Amino acid sequence: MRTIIDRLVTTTLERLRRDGLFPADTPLHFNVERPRDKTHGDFATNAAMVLAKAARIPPRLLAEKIVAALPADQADVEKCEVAGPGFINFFLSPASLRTIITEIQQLGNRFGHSQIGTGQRVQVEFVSANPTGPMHLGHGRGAVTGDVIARLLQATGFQVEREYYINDAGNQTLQLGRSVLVRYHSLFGEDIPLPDGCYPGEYVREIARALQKQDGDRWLSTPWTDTPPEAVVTFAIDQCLGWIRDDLALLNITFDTWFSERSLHQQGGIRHAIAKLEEQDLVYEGVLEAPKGKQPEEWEARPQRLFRSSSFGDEVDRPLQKSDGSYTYFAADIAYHLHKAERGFDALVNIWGADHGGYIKRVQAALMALTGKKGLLDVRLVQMVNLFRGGQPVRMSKRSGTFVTLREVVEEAGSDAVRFWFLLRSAGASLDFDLELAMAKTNDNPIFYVQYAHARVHSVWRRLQEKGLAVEAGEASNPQLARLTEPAEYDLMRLMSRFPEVVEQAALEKEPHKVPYYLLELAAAFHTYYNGHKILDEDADLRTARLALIRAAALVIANGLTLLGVHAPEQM
RNA sequence: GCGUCCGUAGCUCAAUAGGAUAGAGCAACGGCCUUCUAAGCCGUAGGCUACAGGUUCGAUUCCUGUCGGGCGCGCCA
Repeated sequence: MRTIIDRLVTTTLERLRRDGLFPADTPLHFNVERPRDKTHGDFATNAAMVLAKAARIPPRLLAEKIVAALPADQADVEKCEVAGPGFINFFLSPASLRTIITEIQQLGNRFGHSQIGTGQRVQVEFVSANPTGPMHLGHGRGAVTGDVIARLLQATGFQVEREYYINDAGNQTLQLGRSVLVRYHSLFGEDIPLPDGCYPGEYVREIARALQKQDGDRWLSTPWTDTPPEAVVTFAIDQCLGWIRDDLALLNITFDTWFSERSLHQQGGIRHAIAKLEEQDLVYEGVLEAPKGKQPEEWEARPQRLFRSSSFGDEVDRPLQKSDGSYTYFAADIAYHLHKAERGFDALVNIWGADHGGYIKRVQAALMALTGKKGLLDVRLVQMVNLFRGGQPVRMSKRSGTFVTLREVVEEAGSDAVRFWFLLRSAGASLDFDLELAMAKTNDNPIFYVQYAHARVHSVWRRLQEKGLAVEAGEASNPQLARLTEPAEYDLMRLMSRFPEVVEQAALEKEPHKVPYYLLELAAAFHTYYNGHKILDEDADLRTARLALIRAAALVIANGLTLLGVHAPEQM
């Protein structure tokens, strides 16, 4: 629909340009947008305001000229008028508005999908929680956000690959192995206080018990003070990954690729990446200065191997190797992202926790240096989640053991509620999740509001069948649809026709929260309509038309919820 | 100190790539069920968009600065 207006304006402007209203080299850039206020029509363009300077006449006057030059025989446009500082507002004809119902009928669950991303491969990397323990709420939010961004990109035609990066090579995995070994020894009667840096959670004992079950006393001869054996470390990681997989499955989230950092080391990926940087003379031995604000006493200058990230937009150069010669996490990250780039993706999307925000510039710098492409990697930060119950904050602390896991919350509130709530804020804003509210069956719980709208439509449908009228309620004909003339009916049609635009925008901007907000709007419009109008009217044609309208609405709601990974129940 | 995200109604948050008179929900107040699910609807009230400048036809949105908050800041991941 939007493209119709767009083309209309473009052709008109081109003609005016040929007629000499503006110089022949004037670029015809303008917007066609949905006005916020519906008294401003269905679409508006700012063309006259943008081009007024080139035409050397006031915006409103230019707008008049454009309107006068529009072709008169437009079936879709009922009227257009000049308003405000020079907007041209287009009002669609009723017949044009009604076509959305037929379109939705025909497209079914494909309505809202588009092809704008066709031919482009995008990788979305998300969650990537360290496999050293259970997932918490923040991981869950990142998981849902990444999952829905992936779904949105798929719906808009992108070829999407979902990837989980497993940090199975770092120091913290050794700590996990050591923690398990300590607990394992405890199982055989040794009383060992938990050493510094070890993981205190009960789950560590669980891993130890599983290890005992599998290997018996095989590791008893290994002192817990030693570097933990690789088999123990791997065992522990696999246990944790199993839990993570289970937790994600509860949220209906799966991945195409589980990428192991360890495999990157084994394949020499890090040496490969550093060598590529060295080829460009971007690596050097140097000493970093103490950051401003840091006390000099706390700072000991050390020579390190550094990457010239400051040449690519980072504040300072960053270390690739520790003083003991081993690689930093950053070095592995460079290698990983180079590996991604070498796999030929057209775009990379990372979902990170907000505490990793400081790493965006350096990774982008490395990618720019290695690929020469500037905007290859887009990192979306997800802010933290605060857990509440009935308005009271749930205190969480790893040490005190009052740590609430993602699993506990999903099991209590359900996947639908958790997903919807996580998506109800823009990712950049921190989020309060109230267990009581998320499960409440009241109208202050948005998910019930939306699902209820969907269920209501199906309720009407069931009622229809009880009355034995189902047969006549197939697809509505155009003359029947023409019976839809109520303002509330046009409101619904307008809203529904916006759905593909919402999906497209949410996908391109990677802002999933726009979808639930849209669905709330659509549900509200439906509830208003439902309350004020009888669907199962005595008049068969009107009844058929209204049924077609609300079934279309239900379909759009269902499509939207599907994009969010949330169920659309037919009965509540 | 530097970087980064944020600051919008009493509360929680939106605001379509810079658009017109900044919108919802909750809380408050007043209405609507002999009718398809009242888990709903309608109405009233609530604002110097933290503050000060700048860019332009036009700023909640972009730039600079100030204030206030979250996160981060050489070998942890």
